[in-house]
Amino acid sequence: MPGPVQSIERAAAILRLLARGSGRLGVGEIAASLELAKGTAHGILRTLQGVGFVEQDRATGKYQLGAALLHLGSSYLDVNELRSRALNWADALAARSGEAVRIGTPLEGSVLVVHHVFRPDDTLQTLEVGALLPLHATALGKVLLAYDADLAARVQRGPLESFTRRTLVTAPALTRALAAVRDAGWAADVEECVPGEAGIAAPIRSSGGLVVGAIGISGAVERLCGARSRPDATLAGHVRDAARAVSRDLGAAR
Amino acid sequence: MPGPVQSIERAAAILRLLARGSGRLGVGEIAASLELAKGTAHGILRTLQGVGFVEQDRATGKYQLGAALLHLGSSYLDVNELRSRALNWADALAARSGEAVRIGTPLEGSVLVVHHVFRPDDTLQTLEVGALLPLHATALGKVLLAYDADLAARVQRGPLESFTRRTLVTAPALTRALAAVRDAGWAADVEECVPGEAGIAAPIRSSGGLVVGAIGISGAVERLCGARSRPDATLAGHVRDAARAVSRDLGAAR
DNA sequence: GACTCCGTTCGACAATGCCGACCGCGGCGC
DNA sequence: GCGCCGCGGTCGGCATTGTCGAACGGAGTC
Repeated sequence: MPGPVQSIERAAAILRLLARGSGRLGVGEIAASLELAKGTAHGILRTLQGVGFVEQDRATGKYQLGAALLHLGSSYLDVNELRSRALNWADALAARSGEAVRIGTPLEGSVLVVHHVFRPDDTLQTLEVGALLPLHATALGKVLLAYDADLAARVQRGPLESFTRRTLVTAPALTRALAAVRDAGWAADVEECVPGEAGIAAPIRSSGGLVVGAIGISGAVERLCGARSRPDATLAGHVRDAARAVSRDLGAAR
Repeated sequence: MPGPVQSIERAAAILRLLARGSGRLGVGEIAASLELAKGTAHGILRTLQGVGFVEQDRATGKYQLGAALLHLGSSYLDVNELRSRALNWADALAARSGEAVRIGTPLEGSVLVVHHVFRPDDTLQTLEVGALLPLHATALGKVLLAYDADLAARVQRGPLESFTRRTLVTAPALTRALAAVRDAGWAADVEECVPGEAGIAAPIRSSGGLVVGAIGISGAVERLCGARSRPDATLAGHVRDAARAVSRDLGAAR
């Protein structure tokens, strides 16, 4: 692997830092976080500012992410094959299930939401496209983990963050859950990420059979689950059908 | 201005190239477009791939934008003050006018859509957040041009692309239109960008009085315009009210 | 089967970006 | 009001770093 360009890696690190750290950061803070000389960080920031990837608050001198990134992000959506193939099926699934639909793909130890259909006939909901969800505490994430041993191993090495009292926080519990997912062909989470919310998801496979994403529904526990908090089998069937349809589309394209 | 880091500028150029050129590009094409050595382009691409900003199609070897950009883009939305202040007012405007609402800010000779509220109670619409619109052919863009002489001069130097037969394509026509916008305090476009579609927009000002964005509605000509294709005055009033409310919010925050 | 095209590798050169110390300024506290 | 401190920004020297161009290998094609 010849020459990973370090200035670009550093620039990317700065962008990620700005994305994580909610809000504006100063040159000093950035330099300290990344263990760079202040001057170095400044030079990179100026360049990023020049290309529109970061903006500077004239008043405070602090930096934040720039508008050009928004356009690049949305351009990614245009190109993303998983998303474009899944668009129609996601709408259909939302209509049939009456719940919000999300499509996720793995990104750096998280689930990246690449598509989101609001729950039909309902109130204000915030768009989650571009958001990162935890792998071990969502139905989407568990699907991705179940079919990617490598990813699963990496996640289990680190600590499993707890979001509610039902989050799976031990490696053995997660391993068992993933085995169950492989067995059933779909995954569920019941209040493991957000109290009162549940999700059901199934894998999307590309032509080679490789799992490249997941599609699932999420909503209130009462609607998604029957007695004893068991996910509704009919809904799970709809999710699986949608996932199969998308997979077929993806495979057929090649 | 010391040291604009060239490798980062080149990386940004590659990303923009991938965003423009719809679809996947090969190393050779990229290197040729940017007049770089193939090896150099390859090194940068490898680095961008490492940080998740580009992805490589295993089958063809070609490159496309990566998923990490989507997350950065959505993180930008979280930070963007213009958008967060405008969220509620945009919803209110959509409800009152019954039309789709968009909020735009200037970006590199275009209008970047930073927020989009669908037309209430309606069919499938595609989210346009992150999209770039022409400055001279949309109501949003004309507002931005009217209050930014610098930007207007730059746009008028270049050729004005024609989208419909009603697009303003000559500099004098545009200049007159912008004067009218300043006079009225709001702008409109009637089938200048998309046949059958019209738009009405008004400026959003920050604390200093500087125009930092625009908010507007868009929809079918029949609904937005009255007799003789003149924009409806009541709707224009709603748009202006919303713009003033957002401006007040922005100013008050400082 | 040979040709061509394309992504990838490699090594040498020097241009490049990095570093650390130095300015100017604004805010705070003494 | 004056001095101090912390901040973002600047500058120049050094060597690390990225760049270049040519050569490799595999896939698809005629």
